[in-house]
Amino acid sequence: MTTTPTPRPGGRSARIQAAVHQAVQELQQEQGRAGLTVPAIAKRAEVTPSTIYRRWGDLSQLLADVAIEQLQPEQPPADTGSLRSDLLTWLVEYFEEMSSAPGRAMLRDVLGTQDHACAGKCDGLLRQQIEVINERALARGEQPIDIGLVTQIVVAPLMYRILFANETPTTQAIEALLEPLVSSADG
Amino acid sequence: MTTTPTPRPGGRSARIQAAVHQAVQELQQEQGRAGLTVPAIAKRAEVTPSTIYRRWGDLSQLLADVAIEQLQPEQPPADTGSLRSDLLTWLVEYFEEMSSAPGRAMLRDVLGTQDHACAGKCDGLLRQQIEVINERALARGEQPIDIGLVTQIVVAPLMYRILFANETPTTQAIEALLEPLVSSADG
DNA sequence: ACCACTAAAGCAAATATTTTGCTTTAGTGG
DNA sequence: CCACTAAAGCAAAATATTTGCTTTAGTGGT
Repeated sequence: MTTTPTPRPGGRSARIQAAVHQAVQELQQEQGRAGLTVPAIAKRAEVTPSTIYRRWGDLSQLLADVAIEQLQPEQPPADTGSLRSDLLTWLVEYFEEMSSAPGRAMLRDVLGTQDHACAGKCDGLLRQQIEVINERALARGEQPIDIGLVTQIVVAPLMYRILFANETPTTQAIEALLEPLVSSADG
Repeated sequence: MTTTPTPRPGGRSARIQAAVHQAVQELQQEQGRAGLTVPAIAKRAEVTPSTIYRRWGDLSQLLADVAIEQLQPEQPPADTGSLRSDLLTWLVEYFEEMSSAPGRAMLRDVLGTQDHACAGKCDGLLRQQIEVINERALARGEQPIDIGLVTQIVVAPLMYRILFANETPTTQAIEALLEPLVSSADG
């Protein structure tokens, strides 16, 4: 039998990671990007800077890591009675978050890092959430929606506007993109 | 009468900027992102590091600036006889560039920087190119295409795949997205 | 419960980078 | 040709990053 599936999942690593992540979030809130330096984060987390450098490589990778954690949904999408409105409600909230200043900072961190897998996780989380909405729809007897189609038709254009046109999508804009996809059931 | 529309457009600024930009491109090619530090760039450009820090602020803003310059098309889109094929040809080339390693690095630089206007320029350049294709179509008597629709239906989904799914769009994928938009004239 | 093992953290010295105050250079308008 | 000034150079100071070595604290075996 092989051992240690993850090298050392023990309590210390986790504790340090939590302390560092929390320090990043606190400093980010208190002083924005300006106060975010590795030494400052290390000090707040009561950790040595070299710990951060050795574990995360550099500031941008640490920030990307924290950003991904923050993207992790705290609650599953709200159940509003139908797939159509679940999806709309969730998308509106998602893009509100993404186009806010902190959301944009998170996107910058995630897209600006070398870490290849990072942006992929972002897409993965989105799909997971839509999956939950789909499962609920299925349980209601509704037809689930093609997740790839949602990202292609709704998510991608909105993300493009946020990233490249510096726009903030309105609820109406989201609705307009979503409508053609859900024009089967509901009202 | 007011004077000096731009503060000091004179030869020195331009010379220094050109030297620094060139130094970035050379080092990037020779050693990838690893060899790209402000001191290294300064040395190659025969310039003082403080010049770079004072003009560009930091490395990421300099890289974003260079990336935007590299995005500047060297030639207008090829004239292939019809709007449909002009557009397809150009888009295939554009996304080939964007999904290559250097293209992805450029996107990271552009999207990862604080400089707000930077990603906007990227969108602006794209629109300009499609505009040229449109004008040529118009001259041929063809119906021009809605640029906003092209970015929404074709560009945004492809960009999303590059950025968030780490995919490399195939010609077929591009064609499939473009087809519904140009299904009026041509063949 | 103890012990040997080792991944990961701490520490501190060595490097590298960024910032800053002041000086010098070189376009610009008169 | 001269006075003016934006921008570059220089060098010292402040910060941040890397690195070799030491210490700490989970892990598995007994």
